[in-house]
Amino acid sequence: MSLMATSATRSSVFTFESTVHSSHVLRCLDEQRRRDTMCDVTVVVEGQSFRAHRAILASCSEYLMHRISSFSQHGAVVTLPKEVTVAGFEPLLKFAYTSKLLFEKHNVLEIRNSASILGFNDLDKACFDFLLPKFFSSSKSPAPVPRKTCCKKICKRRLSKGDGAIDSGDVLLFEKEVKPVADSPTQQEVTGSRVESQKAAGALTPSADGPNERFTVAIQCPKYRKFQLACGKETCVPEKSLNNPVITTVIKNDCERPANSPFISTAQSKGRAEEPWKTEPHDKKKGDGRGGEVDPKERQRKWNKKEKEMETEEDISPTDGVRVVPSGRSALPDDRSSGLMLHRCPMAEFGECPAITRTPGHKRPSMDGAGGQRESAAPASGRTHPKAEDQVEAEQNRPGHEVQTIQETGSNQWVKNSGERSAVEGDVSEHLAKQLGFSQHFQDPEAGRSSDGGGSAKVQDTSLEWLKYHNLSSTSTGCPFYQELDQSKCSWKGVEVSEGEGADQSGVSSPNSGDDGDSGTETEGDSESYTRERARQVQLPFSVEWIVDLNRNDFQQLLKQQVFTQEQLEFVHDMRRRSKNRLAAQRCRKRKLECINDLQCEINKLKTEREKLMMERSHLSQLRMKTCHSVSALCQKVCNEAKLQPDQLQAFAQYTSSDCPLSSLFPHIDSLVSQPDFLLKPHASLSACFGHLDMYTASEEAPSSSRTDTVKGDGQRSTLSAHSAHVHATKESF
DNA sequence: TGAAATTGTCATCAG
DNA sequence: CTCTGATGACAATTT
Repeated sequence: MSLMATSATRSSVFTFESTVHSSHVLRCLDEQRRRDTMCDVTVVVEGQSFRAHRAILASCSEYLMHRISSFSQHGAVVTLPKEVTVAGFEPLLKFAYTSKLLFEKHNVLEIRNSASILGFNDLDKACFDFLLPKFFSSSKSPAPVPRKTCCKKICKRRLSKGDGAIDSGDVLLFEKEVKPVADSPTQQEVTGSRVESQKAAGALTPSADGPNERFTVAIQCPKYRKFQLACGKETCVPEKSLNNPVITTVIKNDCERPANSPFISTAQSKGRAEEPWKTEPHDKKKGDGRGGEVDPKERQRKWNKKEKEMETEEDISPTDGVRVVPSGRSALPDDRSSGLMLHRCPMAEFGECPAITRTPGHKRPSMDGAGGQRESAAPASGRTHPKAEDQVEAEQNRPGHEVQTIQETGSNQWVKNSGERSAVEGDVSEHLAKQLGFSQHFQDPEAGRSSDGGGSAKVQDTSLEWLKYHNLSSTSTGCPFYQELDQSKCSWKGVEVSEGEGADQSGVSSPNSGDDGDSGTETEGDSESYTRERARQVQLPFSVEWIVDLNRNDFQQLLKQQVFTQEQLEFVHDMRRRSKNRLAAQRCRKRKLECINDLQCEINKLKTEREKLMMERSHLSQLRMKTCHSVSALCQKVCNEAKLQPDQLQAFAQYTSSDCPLSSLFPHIDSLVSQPDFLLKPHASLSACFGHLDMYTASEEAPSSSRTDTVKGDGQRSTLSAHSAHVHATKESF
């Protein structure tokens, strides 16, 4: 559950979102269906009746929605076409009420066919496009499934064209976006695709989705794109949400991975594939001590080769960034089922979805290899998903069936349902293992794929040990994904370097490592590099990213508890130092840019204020001049026509408003006040100016010079004096 | 092809 | 003393 402040409004409006509500409702509905309560529709398939709720069916099946919508009364009966079989429909019905699809090889085609007819789009592409080729890849597939277009080519084209807008997350999302098949994406996918498409168009518009408002960043300048995105250009966003939209999206896709999981994140690895060749290990010491001795084109060529080789594997993924789950080795040699169950995990429950969980009450694998490791990994990621437990337990708690719920990136959960590992499972396991960076540990020695035997076991043991260690000492927050968000403010290219190095050296396959064929070329090209040579000697049982993520205490404990070789120590320290420094540099640059932006905003603000004041002054000046002209004309008229006496003139001057300076009444005063000696001898100047007045006053009163400086009893200067000062001040101010 | 921008890394300092 | 973060500087790389 989460509390989200709807930032659209200034007032503190919060939204309470329960992550268990939807599953609870679904479970209750399933219970009602089982008890045939409140069911309002009967579906007839091959003469067999299934009771259900119209709303549920209509929401899951386009076909049924159209059929059912015509009924208005309870007790409606829908007879499905004969192409839909019971074997195909029943799992779909359960899926509608449980989000989980249980199928086996013998009925997967029927299910798929029924799903296709009934319009179970959630399943169609996400599940069958992935599974069917695996099921029937060895033989000629009776139902060839169109493989999705590999959009990586498109992405690569975009990359090669220098479209920097595509980076890590873009690849993933763009692949979704350009899927030729009409997928039924999850909300997450929809959001990502929309964002990416908008982003590709050059600007992101505010979405009404609230939480997605972080994507409302208008990309204005292709340069500094990352920093613009990070800083929100002119509208800086809070620190915690400074991720650029791409990264954010990737995190959303990858947020299921526990923050502290030492497994190499496929999504992240793929996400960092914008210039993967760049991540090839550098020569640490090359004269000036900087890396980059490898020809970049050569790197790119190598990477393209790797990527091409990886495409086959990646094509089978139903969702990008999918993590295929190793089924592990079963203690049941005669289990033939090799059943798989697709479990759709609500996005809202990511925070509680463990990366790998074992359903309680189920048999533990006899072998301690992969099984033990996975078991140890479970607590590292947090709590076990209650819903998955309940439902799996309720439906799959059959003797001899071992159920493992393993989280998949694409918001699905693959629940392996027991059994000896079949070829499909093997593929799935291998795929997942590669995704996780632990392929070595899941390789089936019986298949002759295990290469180093004891070395692998050692690596595995260390991984287990460290996983246990980290489970116990982890200081991570309750929701590891939030931590992931925090720590993912910056990209992990450098980590990828280390990952690639570590993975390559340790024999652990990572999606980018290209551990076959290409390694020879890499060895030849980079064998002279001290760092690379050292890295080749390092065998790390976990990703460097995970090491970097550790806090100081955890890292110290890691060093104490784990026996590292000198090379490993150097490598770990070096990578940790460089990774942290890289992040620090990124933070530093981001702060710089923020500072520059702030200063620019301040400058703009001051400029605007100055313009405003200037206009106001100009306007007031015009008003003043206009008024003064009017007053001047009026006064002159009065003076000329009334023939005032000197004392009357003085009295008149006293009533002259300060709004109308003397310059208006007596134009000559401007020339007077501009004289150099005006400040020194204002009396004389004013006397000259007011000579015609003095003519009236000289006979009866003191000279005007004395009058101008006369201070009245109350301390106020005379009006004339004030006026002259005002004029002077005005002239100076202008 | 050159300039500008970006990014990783190192050295150094301060806490 | 060690570790970590910040930051200037440099170089490689990308745009």
